[in-house]
Amino acid sequence: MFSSPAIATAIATPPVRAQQRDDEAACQRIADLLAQIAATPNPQRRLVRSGDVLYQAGAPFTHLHVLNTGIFKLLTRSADGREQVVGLKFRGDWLGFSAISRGRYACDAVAMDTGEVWSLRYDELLKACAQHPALMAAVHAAMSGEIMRDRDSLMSVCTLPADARVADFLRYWADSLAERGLRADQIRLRMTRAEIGNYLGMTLETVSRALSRLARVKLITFIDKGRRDIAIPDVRALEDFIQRCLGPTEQLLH
Amino acid sequence: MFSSPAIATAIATPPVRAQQRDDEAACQRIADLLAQIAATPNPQRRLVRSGDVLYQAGAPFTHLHVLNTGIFKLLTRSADGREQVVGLKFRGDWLGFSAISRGRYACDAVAMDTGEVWSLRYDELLKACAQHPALMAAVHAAMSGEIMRDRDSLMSVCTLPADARVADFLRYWADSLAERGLRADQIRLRMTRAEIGNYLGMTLETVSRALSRLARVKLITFIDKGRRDIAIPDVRALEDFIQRCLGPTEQLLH
DNA sequence: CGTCGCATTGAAGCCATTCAAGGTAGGTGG
DNA sequence: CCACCTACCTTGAATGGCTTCAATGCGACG
Repeated sequence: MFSSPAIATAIATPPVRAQQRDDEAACQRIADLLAQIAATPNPQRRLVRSGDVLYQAGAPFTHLHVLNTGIFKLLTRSADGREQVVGLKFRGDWLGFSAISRGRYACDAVAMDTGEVWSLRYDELLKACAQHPALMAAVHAAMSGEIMRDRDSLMSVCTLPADARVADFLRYWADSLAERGLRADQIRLRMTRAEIGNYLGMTLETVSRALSRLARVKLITFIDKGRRDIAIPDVRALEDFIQRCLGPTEQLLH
Repeated sequence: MFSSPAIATAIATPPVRAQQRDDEAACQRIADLLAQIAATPNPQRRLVRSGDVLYQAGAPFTHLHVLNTGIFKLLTRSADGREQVVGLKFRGDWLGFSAISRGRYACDAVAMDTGEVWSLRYDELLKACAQHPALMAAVHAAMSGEIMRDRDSLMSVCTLPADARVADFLRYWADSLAERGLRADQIRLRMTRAEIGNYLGMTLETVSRALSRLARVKLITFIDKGRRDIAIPDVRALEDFIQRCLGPTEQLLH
């Protein structure tokens, strides 16, 4: 099956190149999506600044939103009062999908940065979708992608020890930037240690220690004095570290 | 705002009743959905038995599936070999959403019981949706609901100690049955302790101990000798237990 | 009857949390 | 400008919850 020389050559292509090509393709898809949205019936543009709340849990659902620039976090609160960061959103991501089924937003969407959001009335979007299958496909792909991403989060929390979880979080953030054509070797965390810990299911002290350890072995470097800006010299090395954390004693189901 | 006597009376209605009404409504929605699907262009019906694989991760995406009867589990495997149960599916649930964005299934769907699956070609479904907005709404609501459910899982894993997580898992399962009009006070777990533990991010021993503790305080009872069938005399009591696990020292963000 | 898979339970050890102390950056007002 | 405050981060030490390792029990099946 893999014996064809042509295929073997293709596989032998340096993975860095492949990664870069993937990122460029992803970046193009996001640009296409945004162009598509811009051509949609009156997208309502809105500038936001760090801390701005786009919508709150419980508010009636009217609009879906697409992030043109900036970064958002999603926060939920359970009936018994537990709070949880349940997602991060970057350029090209949609916000509000979780509101569709109940007609009310299911979480708070809070800006972590200055940015621009495009909001679309859901009913109008549906009409536009009926006429433009490509738009419909984009919406479905986005929802599908959100489901996949959520599962990745669950897997990370369920299977990785604390250090690897933090490393995986940084990798995810860097990947998200790379896919959007931004430099990924240098990231500005816009969350406190407490928020990161909440997102990853650990305490702020554990996050702090994990970051210190990663810095000690040079997998990351702190750029600023406040230790919020982090350089990742080699993402591949981070990924290797995550795998090493699993240990040789990998237990599988079945 | 809540001073109206009429509203006060409504609120004073026993919560059990309200819960029951919710369940009935949910049950009706599911019945409607299935009727809607049945009216759709050639839904392909298929009987499955425990262990049958509906689709595998990596296989080309062609169909979405709706579960008419039975229970499924979803399994993913990360690039570095970690395995994870990422979801459970009951009557009326859709399978395959996560495949849309990449054109390939992102996980394995494995039957845990005999049941019947209705499969729909995605391209045909889209055409049908364009003509029947209600069908489109149902699809979107289902995807939205899956996103919400995934976040609940994440919250459970991130914020609850082991015992409460197992209790929450049982509560979720019972709720899922109740919403479908099935008796919820008695559930047959179709997963091994290892699978439950994997889904909840803990070891099989911890699951076993948690169940033993829950049984010791009479929150659950084992029905069969194999300890796979579990009775839940009072779901409310389970919920109270989960809250008590949080302890009075609740820490919030901000 | 023996084996295999799954579940339970105990004991020891470890990783993450908890508790506590101290440090740094940034903002405010004197 | 400095003192002060607040919010955040870091680090150490002790505790505890979960995991790991190991032994045993139980039921199904050939």
